Parts: sequence; C-alpha cells; structure tokens
Amino acid sequence: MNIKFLFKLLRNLNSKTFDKGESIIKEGDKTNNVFYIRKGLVRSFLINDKGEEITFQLFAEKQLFGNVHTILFDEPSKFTFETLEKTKVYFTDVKTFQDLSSDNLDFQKMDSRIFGRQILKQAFQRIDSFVFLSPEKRYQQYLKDYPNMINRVPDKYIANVLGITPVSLSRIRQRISKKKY
Amino acid sequence: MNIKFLFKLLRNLNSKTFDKGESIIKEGDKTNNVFYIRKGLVRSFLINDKGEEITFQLFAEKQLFGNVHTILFDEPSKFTFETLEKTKVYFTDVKTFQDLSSDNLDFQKMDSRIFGRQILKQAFQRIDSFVFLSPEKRYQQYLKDYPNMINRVPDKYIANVLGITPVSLSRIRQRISKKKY
DNA sequence: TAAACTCATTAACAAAAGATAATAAAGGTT
DNA sequence: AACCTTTATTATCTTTTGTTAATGAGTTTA
Repeated sequence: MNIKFLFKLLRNLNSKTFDKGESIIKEGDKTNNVFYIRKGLVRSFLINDKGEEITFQLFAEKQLFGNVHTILFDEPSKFTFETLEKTKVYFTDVKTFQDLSSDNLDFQKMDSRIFGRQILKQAFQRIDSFVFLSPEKRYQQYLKDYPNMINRVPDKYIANVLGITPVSLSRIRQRISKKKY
Repeated sequence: MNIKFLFKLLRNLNSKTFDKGESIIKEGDKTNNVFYIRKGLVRSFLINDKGEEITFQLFAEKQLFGNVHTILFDEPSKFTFETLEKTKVYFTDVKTFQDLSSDNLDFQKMDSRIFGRQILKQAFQRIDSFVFLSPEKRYQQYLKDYPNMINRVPDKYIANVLGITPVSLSRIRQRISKKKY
C-alpha cells in the first residue's frame, strides 16, 4: 500500500463518537456507509411481528459493519444499529470506498478482502454453526470465537444471535456448568 | 456491457458436463473456479465426526457456486461438491474473473454484484431464517424460495440444509398437512 | 431512600426435536 | 422378476426447547 493512497484514504475517512444507546443506522435508512469500530460495541436488531426486539448481530472493536441491505441490494435497512457502549467509529461511504478501490489495486484487494471477506467469513461460519452444531455446542463455539463478548453484553442478546430463547440459554449454561465435574 | 468484453468473456469461459454422482470439487481441493449452472443440480456436503454426510447447500440452474474456502481464504475446501443430476456448468478461474473485472468497469460491478452479491444475499437470508424462524417456518420459507427443489432432491438433504434431522422434517411435513384444514 | 425497571434464573407444563428402530414404499441392479 | 439399496414414514422414548410466570439480584430513576 503506497503513501499516496494512504493520504487519500485519510482524506476520505470520517470519525464519530456515539454515546451508549444511540442509533448509528435506523431501520428504513438507506445510508451507504461502511463503519469500522475503533472502540465500543454495536448491536443490530429488528422488531418482529410480536413487537419484540430480536438481536441479529453484535460487533466489537476492529470489526467492520454496514447496512448490507442498502450497500448490496439498494434496499432500506432491515436492521437498526445501536451502540451498547460509548463507541468510536471510522467510516466512509461505499462510493468513496469503491472509488479508492478502482484507483488502487492494493485497495481493491482490500476491498474484497476486508469488507467482503470479513463479512462473508463471518456469515459462513455462522451458517456452519447452525447446520452442524446443536444450540449447546453453538454457544460454546461462540464463547471461543468471541470470548469477551459474554462479559459485555446481556445474555438475551447472545441468545437471539444463537437463534434460541434467553430461557433456553440459561438452561444451557446451567447444564454446561454441571458437566464440568 | 460492450462487445469487446463479451468476446473476452467467451474466450475465457469453459464448459463441462458431469454425470450424475460425479464430484466437481472434492474436500481438500484448492480449486479456484467459479461455476455457473446451466442445467442440473449440485450439492455441497462434508462428512462429520460420526461419519455421516451432512449436506450444506443445494444449487440449481442459474446459480453460481465455488469453493469459498479457497477463493476467499486460500484454504482447502471443507466441502465436496457433487452432482445430483447430469449437470452442465460454465466456469472460469477466479483470477480470470478478477482480470476481467479490472479491465471492465461493467464487469467489476457484476463481479461484486453477481458473485459477491448472490452469495452474500443467500448467506444473509439463510442466517435470517435461523435467527427469526422456527424449523417449521424455515421449511415453509424454503419451499417458497426454492419451490422446485423439493421435487428434485431427497428430503434428507433438505433437512440438513435446514439444520434439522430427516425424522424431524418428516414430522413437520405431517404437521403442516394436518393444519391445511 | 424508595420505587421502578431490567435481566438472569428457576419452575411447570406443553410442544417439538433428537435418537433409535421397525416398516413400507420406491428405485435401481443383477 | 427377484433382490438389494435407499429413503420416508411412523412409533417409542428421552432430551431439549418454547412459553409463561414467579422470584430475586442488580441498576436506574424519581
């Protein structure tokens, strides 16, 4: 990655800090930004037909996130993205992201590598966990993959991400702790 | 999309027909091809620690597939891709795919749109279905999304894709047929 | 400080899923 | 046609999950 490119990147990168509980993207928005979390915690969720909030995904430091429904399919966001802690993000709109890509081959690789890759990798790992693992194993896998998440986030959010109810997650935790002997 | 580009695409595109039951990609392979199904049916699967084949995904006409583990992460394929019917595919290796992309802006859009998009869209829809839907609803959703699949593929493969056992899928089918009155 | 709220746990019951095995139906092979 | 194989269904039993509600710990708010 050359210096010229780095300057261009820096010229186009914005940063912003959100307080705990603020919405970065709201359901229905058509924002095109790609966000990088410098510090903090974000969850995406929607409200289902029963009026319940269902958490779809959790993002922490060094992770990229964005409104995939708009970025990839030009549709309004199905999810709201809300901070669970005071959160500092770097961001730029996807067009700039793509302009940088076509100017710079290194960045083009990064484009697919960082944005596409990271998101695809997470997506595939997650589908894997639903297809190949029981809820109990899936929880243990999640603990391994995101060991710090459990201490920063209410269990009910984790339960949603794993596709089970909070009550069931609580029972799984109990079962695991009994098995430890 | 201009004519020059079309010719270049055609020069680089291969086609091949596989008999029923042949493997297009084998677990452990590091093939870099992107495949487009002209006619036929393909399933990806792996063999778990109990020696059982678990089907991960099913692909039919007009769908793209490829060895994501190699293409995206430069790792050997976790899955075997096997035809369930006599299958004709067009394919080209990802490098050519990417060379074409950098030569041609239209194709660059297509690159992320067709390959990235289609795969990401499917991946997200699938995660959605695990997070927001019960197995029963998930099956009904699958029927809607892939209405012809059910007639071409053994139920046990569908069950794997939905993350449930074949026995459980059979019960779901029975339950649904009773509810129809 | 007291009241209100959020969240994890636990209980009780119903519903659904996993595991295993037996049976039946359908396809393919010799 | 007779045989073998594969697959879907059904039954039985066990385990797990969903649902609802009650409890209690911990936080937040007035």
